[in-house]
Amino acid sequence: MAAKKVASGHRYWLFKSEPSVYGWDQLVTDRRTHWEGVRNYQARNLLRDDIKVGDGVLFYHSNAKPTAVVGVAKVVKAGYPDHTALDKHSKYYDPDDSAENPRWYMVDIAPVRAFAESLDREQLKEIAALKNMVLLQRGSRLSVQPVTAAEWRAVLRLGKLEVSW
DNA sequence: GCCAACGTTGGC
DNA sequence: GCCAACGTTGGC
Repeated sequence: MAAKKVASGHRYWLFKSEPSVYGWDQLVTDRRTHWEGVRNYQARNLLRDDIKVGDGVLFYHSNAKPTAVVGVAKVVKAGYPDHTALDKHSKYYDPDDSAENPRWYMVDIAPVRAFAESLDREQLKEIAALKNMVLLQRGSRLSVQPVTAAEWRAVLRLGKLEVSW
């Protein structure tokens, strides 16, 4: 018998952002944002094909002190072409992109809840359930990455956050 | 600031 | 198609 596909369950992701570029506070202020500027094919494929409305997002501050998961967001719009790739004045401009055949994609996310205390990378590394988390693997640089349901639960539990999904 | 890891580019 | 050079990411 073929394995059943998960029919309707939402999936979970982790988005990295440098707080000096776009931090959690900015997301809260904006109430919603386009996740533009991803220029990596693996991440692009996730944005284009796999990330759906209602999915959960762990918001992670990279290149920060400390590096940490700071809040939970949700996907409010699934993948669509990243128009900044066509904008000559954008730092994300890609001269090889075209409207007819978009190369880069983005989704929209909105904040749900901040953690009362941010969950530092050091702290996450101590959690057995997070041992295989993509974020914590050596050399892992993917800025949009999958999070398993078990990891999601472990992170929310660590942050003492109850979010009905 | 250093540097390991990884992705991309381009010569051949 | 190989692979060296280069650029970027991001933890430390």
